[in-house]
Amino acid sequence: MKSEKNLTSKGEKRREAIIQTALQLFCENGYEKTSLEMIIAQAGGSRRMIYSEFGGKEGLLQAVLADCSDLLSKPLRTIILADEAIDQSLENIGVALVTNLLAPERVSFYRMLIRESPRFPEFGLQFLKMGPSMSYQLLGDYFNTQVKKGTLKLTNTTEAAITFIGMCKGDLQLKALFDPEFVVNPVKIRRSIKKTVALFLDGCRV
Amino acid sequence: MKSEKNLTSKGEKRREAIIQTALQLFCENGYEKTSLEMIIAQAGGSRRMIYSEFGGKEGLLQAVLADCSDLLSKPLRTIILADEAIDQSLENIGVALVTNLLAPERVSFYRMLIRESPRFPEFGLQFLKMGPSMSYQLLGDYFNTQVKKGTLKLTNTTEAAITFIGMCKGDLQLKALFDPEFVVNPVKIRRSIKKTVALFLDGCRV
DNA sequence: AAGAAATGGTACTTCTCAGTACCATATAAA
DNA sequence: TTTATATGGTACTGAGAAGTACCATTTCTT
Repeated sequence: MKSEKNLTSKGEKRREAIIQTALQLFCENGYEKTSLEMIIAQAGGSRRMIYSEFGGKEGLLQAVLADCSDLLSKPLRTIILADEAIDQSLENIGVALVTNLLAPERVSFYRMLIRESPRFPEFGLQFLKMGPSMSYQLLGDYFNTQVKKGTLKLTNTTEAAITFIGMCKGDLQLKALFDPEFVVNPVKIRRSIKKTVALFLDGCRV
Repeated sequence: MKSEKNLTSKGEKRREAIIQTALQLFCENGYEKTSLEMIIAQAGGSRRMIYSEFGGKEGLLQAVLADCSDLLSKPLRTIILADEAIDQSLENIGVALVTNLLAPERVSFYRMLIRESPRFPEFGLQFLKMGPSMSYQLLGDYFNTQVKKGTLKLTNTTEAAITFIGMCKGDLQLKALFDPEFVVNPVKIRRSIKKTVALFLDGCRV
């Protein structure tokens, strides 16, 4: 009854603390270079607890990745497809997507996922499904309504969504991954997305 | 004289063998998970040799990365910007770029670079410069000539090159990284690039 | 409040692997 | 051919960290 509730709540809290700390340290140092000691030192708890709760370091990583998959789809859903002019809508979508993409914690999570995905392919796939595919879906749906409204001409809206997002990304993700001095500049991003939207809508053929 | 020549040639051969094997194993298993034993077992030589030649495991990694940087720019230069119709040229460029990008050895090198770039930022930057930036440069130059010829209207050709390459990539790199079952399908790629080129040139506004 | 269960912390074991030392051998120079 | 140098291979050392065992302590149950 109450006891069970408390136990669960407390156990959940500890579990959450471990997972969050592990996520942070795994992202910062990588899975291999993060020892259980480091996690305990920061989050509290004990080795014993990690083993009884997660079954070991690998189980902890799985718990971390599973936990993150939920978070991935969250920011995407917040992209509101308001009923504005299409240029403005696309600009907002692009800015939101890219900003989300370049958030430092997102970049380091992406890096960790790349590091560990050969060992845990299922999480790579889950990421694809919960993350990128979700945006393609959402944006594709938007394109669909625009096509029906007669404002856009597209043969495959999902494909177009993938292309548009690729345009928006440009080389930013690459820079975020490889240039330690790279800093996000919201003004530049918006300016760049503006051009991208124009190109997407009107092309560049004379 | 002859002795020196032979020595060099022999030493160079051994050095090359070590570097190539190390590259392969680092890409397959990651740097951490590749022991010197594994490298020696496959390439011959000895621990002693690695230490005298490279100064240690980390030195070997640096040698490997330095060696690869040369290779990166090679395939890019082979993209011939023939004097065809612009649609055709862009299609060929896109296909060449994407095909190069998705080659398995390229993907695993990319993965390794992401893994190790926090530790060796200079190699990440070198990769950016020798790899992607080179393509942007080449394609940007091509766009420039087209703008001057009056076939394209673009305000910033380098930016447009980045955008175009982003369009071509779409979600393919993502899939290559996270979907173990992903296989390159040249026919599909060309079909997709065709559409991309059309969109790039003419947009999708009604 | 007393007993039971879960938890924290410490110490120990085991394993992997980089780095080093050393010896034997192959190769080059005289 | 003899001497010197470089190389291959083996064995050792030490560090780091995962996993386990155990005891003390806190927390929950009754």
